[in-house]
Formats: sequence, C-alpha cells, structure tokens
Amino acid sequence: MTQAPKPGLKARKTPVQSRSRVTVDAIFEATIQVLLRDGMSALTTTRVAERAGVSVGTMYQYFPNKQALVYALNERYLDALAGRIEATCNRMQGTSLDEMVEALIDTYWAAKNERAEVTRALYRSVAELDNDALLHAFAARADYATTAMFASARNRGSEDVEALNLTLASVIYGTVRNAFERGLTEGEAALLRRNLKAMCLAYIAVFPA
Amino acid sequence: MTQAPKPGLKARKTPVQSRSRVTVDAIFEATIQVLLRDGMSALTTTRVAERAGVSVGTMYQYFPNKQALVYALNERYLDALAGRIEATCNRMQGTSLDEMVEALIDTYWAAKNERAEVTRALYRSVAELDNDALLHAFAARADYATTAMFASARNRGSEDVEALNLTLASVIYGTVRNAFERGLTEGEAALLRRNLKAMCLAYIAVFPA
DNA sequence: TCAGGATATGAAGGAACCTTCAGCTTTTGG
DNA sequence: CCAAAAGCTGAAGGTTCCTTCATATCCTGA
Repeated sequence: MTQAPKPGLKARKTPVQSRSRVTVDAIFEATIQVLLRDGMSALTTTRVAERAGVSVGTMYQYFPNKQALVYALNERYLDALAGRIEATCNRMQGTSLDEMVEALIDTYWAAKNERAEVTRALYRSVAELDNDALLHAFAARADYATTAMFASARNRGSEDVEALNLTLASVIYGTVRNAFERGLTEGEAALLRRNLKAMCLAYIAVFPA
Repeated sequence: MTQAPKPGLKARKTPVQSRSRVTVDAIFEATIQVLLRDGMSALTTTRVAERAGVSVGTMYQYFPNKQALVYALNERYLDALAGRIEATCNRMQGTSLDEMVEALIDTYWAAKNERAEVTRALYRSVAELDNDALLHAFAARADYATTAMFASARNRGSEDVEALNLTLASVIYGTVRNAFERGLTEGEAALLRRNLKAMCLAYIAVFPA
C-alpha cells in the first residue's frame, strides 16, 4: 500500500519538526473540505492552501504537484481502512462464519459512517486515473485478511475459501457503498444493515452443505 | 430524468438534419473514448472535437459548455439503463420473487458488461458535483419500477415491500458494481453472479415467514 | 547564544484551457 | 434552381491555474 507510488507522486519532503506536521495535516484537512464544498473540478492549489492557512509554496514543499496531494489523501484513508479491516479479521480468527460476517459488516459500515463527509469527499477524487492502482492494492490487502479469517472459521464446510471470500466481500463492500450513496435515513440504514446481515447468514446456512 | 436540468446544462440546439445527428453522436462517442483513454482530467473540448472529427465550434452549437456535455452523456446512459430495468420489471410482473430477482440481476449485469468500457468511462465522470442529481433521479426511477414488480409477486409474504426493495436493490446494484470494479476473470464473474443469485434466493426463502 | 537546517511566503512566469464569433459551406423547401 | 436555414470552422481573447524560486522567518542542537 505504501510502497512504490507512481513516479512523480511521491511526497517531496517528510515533515520532521512538529510545526510542519501540523501544516501537512491542515493541508489534508483543507483538501477534504474543498473537495466536499466545491467538488473535484474546483480543487485548486490556491484554494487548498488558502483554506489550510498556508501559502501555496508550502504545499509544494510536501507534494510535488496537485495530483500527488490527492493521491496521498486517498492513500492515507485507504491505509487506515485496511488497517481496521485487518484488526477485525485478527480479532475474529477462529470464530464462526456468522460472527465473522457480522463483525465485517459492522466494521465497514462504521468506517464509512463515522466521518461520512470524508468518505463522500474522497469518492469525488478517486475518478482520477492513477488512483485505480491504489484501490486495487487496497482490495488485495483486504481480501488477504478476510480470506485468512474465513479460512479459520470454526464451522466451515468444504467450500472453496477464495470463492466464499469473493462472494461475501463483493456483496458486503458493494452493498455498504451503495447504501451510502443513496441518502438513506437513519431508519432505512439500520434496516438495510440488518437485512444485509440476514442475507449473508442465510447464504452461509444454506451453502456449506 | 429528462426534465429540468440545472440551468446552463441544457442542450443549446437540437439537431434537425441528419448530418448533425451524426455529428452529435460522434461527439458523444469521442467523449467516451477520451474519458477512457486519458481520464477525466484530460477531457478537453479541443481533444473531444478533434477525436470526433469536428471543430470546437461545432461542439458549442449543441452544448453550452463542457459540463453540459458530460451531463448529457450521463443522462443518455442512465436513461437507457433505467429503460432496460423498467422493461424487465414489466415483463416479470406477477411471477415469483425468485424469478424476479434472477431477471433483475441478469439485466443489470448484462447492461454493465455489454459495453464495459463505456460504463467504466462514465464512472470517471460522475464525480462532478452536478451529476449527483442525475444519479438520484435514476435511483428513484429504478426503485419505482422494481418496487411495483415486487409488489406483484405471486408468492409474496406479508413483508413491507419498500423494505424488501431497499434490501434487494441495494445488494444487487451494489454487488454488481463492486464486481465490476474489481477486474474479475470470466470465471470469477460467473461464480459471483451465481452466488449473488443464491444469496438473494436464500434470503427470500428464509424471510417471507 | 548562534549557525545552519527546516519551514514558510507569495509574486510572477508560462502553459493550458474554455468559449466566442464572423464568415463560409451544405442542405432544405418551394 | 435559389434563398433561407442549418451546420461548420478555427484563430484568438481572456481567464484560470500550476508551479517555481529568491527571500525571509523559525527551530534545534551545540
């Protein structure tokens, strides 16, 4: 995830004093806010710097260009998300498939909703070509973790773990994202989450046959 | 879907001669190709015109600005997609829930895959702010159709149709999209499609209780 | 305390892009 | 066949934006 970004997308300089760490954080935060308020096409170096309370030049000391900024923002987010998924997978090792699925849904759902605006802002920036690689790296990392977890399930049948993972991961990630994109009310969201779990459990119950 | 676009996004002039209808089609096609080859950030009026084999001025005779072009492209695609969903819903009226779900999955899956590149290209353009409205309009239209279909199911239990629709629609659309974004092999895709159906059927079987 | 590295500034160069418009070509309807 | 409508052209105006760099300020370790 963090290795070998496309050339030209690497951070230019790594903050060493705490002053600059604050600056970089402010820049990231400003980027999110601009993205959220004005959209990707209005994401301007000047605007970001202004909102972050620094000058444009400062930005260019940590990011070689605008694209690198967006890249780093996504990397940061996906890295944290993958970390949470891995943590859940470790925690649930050896439990039942049912418990695993519920935990995975809860984790992913929570991650998307805790800072819903951030998620929404980032969705507006991944359209850029080079971020595809980032997404695939994330998917690979997450799949690795969940597959290992499913393989350790107490009550597993004789199914192909890879196939099981592909199915559950696609359904869970896909559904949660779709749920997130519709503007659901609290009630609808709760209902959908419950039903998603029910659906996965029903599938598991029927299939290990 | 076709009514009341944001001001400034309306088509400027409607083609009346067949010559210009060809031109407009070429422009749309060129937009897709540029989007696909170079991404959203390289989508330039000059490049689109060049690839379409017309001059920039021509483009501006049918679209008041670049944004309107992208808007129209999405509108066109979503309109066709909604139409296909509605057709399926009409065709399946009065059948069983199982058949409905299978038909819906097949329709959506086919629509995404027939011109996979187009779908992929459009995903790169919806990040723009104003297209959100378009997506919501599409969702509303699709939900209306599927809800009506589910309500007519031969073997329905006493569940809340709206809830059933929310669940099935979110899972199906979400999963298909997610499947599409991972670069699945033919085999994996087939497997996932089969399992998605199985999952929905298992859910239906358990719940009308 | 002080030198040197780290950090910040913002005006300005320069490239890329969107959009217009005056004039030219093609098509249509009578 | 011809006048009017429809369609097409592309150079150029005007704007916006990215990025650099010479200069100034701040911090840290000795």
